[in-house]
Amino acid sequence: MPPLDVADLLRGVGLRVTRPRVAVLEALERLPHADTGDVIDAARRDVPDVSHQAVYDSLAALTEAGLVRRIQPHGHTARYERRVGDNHHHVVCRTCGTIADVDCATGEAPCLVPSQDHGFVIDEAEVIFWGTCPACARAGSTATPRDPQTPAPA
Amino acid sequence: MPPLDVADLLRGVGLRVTRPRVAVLEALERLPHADTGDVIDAARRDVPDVSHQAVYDSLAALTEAGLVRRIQPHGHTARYERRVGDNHHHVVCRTCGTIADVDCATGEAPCLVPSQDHGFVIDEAEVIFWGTCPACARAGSTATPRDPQTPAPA
DNA sequence: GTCCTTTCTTGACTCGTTCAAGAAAGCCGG
DNA sequence: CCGGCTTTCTTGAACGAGTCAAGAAAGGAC
Repeated sequence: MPPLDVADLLRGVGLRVTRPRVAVLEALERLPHADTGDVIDAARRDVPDVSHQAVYDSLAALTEAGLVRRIQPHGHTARYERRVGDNHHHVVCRTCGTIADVDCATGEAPCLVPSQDHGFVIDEAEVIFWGTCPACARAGSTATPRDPQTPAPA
Repeated sequence: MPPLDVADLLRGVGLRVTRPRVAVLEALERLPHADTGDVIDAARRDVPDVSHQAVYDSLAALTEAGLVRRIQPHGHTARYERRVGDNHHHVVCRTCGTIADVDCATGEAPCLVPSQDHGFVIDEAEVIFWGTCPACARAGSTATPRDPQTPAPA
């Protein structure tokens, strides 16, 4: 894979170019929806001795700069993805936690507008579809659900 | 307030009627969107010596039985509400974590259907609107945001 | 190359949540 | 109304993702 101009991306948003940040961005390029542990492991492929703290800091900086997006479904640790700026949502498997992308359900952003806003200034509508992935559906009840929340159609 | 027939509710879903469970349900009646700590405190108003563990167990049992619903926005501890079965969503303040109810944006359940399902069997579409509540908007930038995630219109 | 600022390393720590073992309470049948 | 079985609660320890803090190292502007 050609070296992504990740450095330019970083400079473009006013962040210093450091090895941990580059490694984190490239890790997310390879692993969409990686959780924090995955990111740490993957970043260490490029920078074997990065501290977990550096990864946390990098993820926070990248998230704040808008280069990555954080997703954190109930009962799962934080996950991150590089796909930002477009308008998409997620399907999450209740059993194994697998995440898949779903294009916006209704068309363009803002795809949803609340029926009442209670005076809030709304800047984002986050949509998570919950269900069972094909693999877990096939495995049936042999798998142990991680999030036993009762399915409440909403 | 007349004693709610919380006991019947519990029996109705096949759960034993215990003092902690009753106290938790009544606490959630008083405090919509209470977090775990609030529930523990509120339950102790009725049952001063309930263990936190009993509250966790009760919340888990009630959630599984469908009597309460768990909400857990990024960066905040789990919250619970009694309003279940109807079709509503939430607005969450990025600054102070306040939650308000919003009736379903599009009408009836299922209010959203994903444009692609990747073979998942979908049972719920969860919608969270992120923004700033009136109080925090007024307070301006003096408050410390708890979730600095960049607003990514989706 | 120098210097200032930001970022990384190291290591301890917090706090929500879970686990485990035994005691207590709910509930069913008689 | 009581025995007995099962579920639930108490107690106390443990877990783990994430955070905090102080000093060392690296980025980048001049």
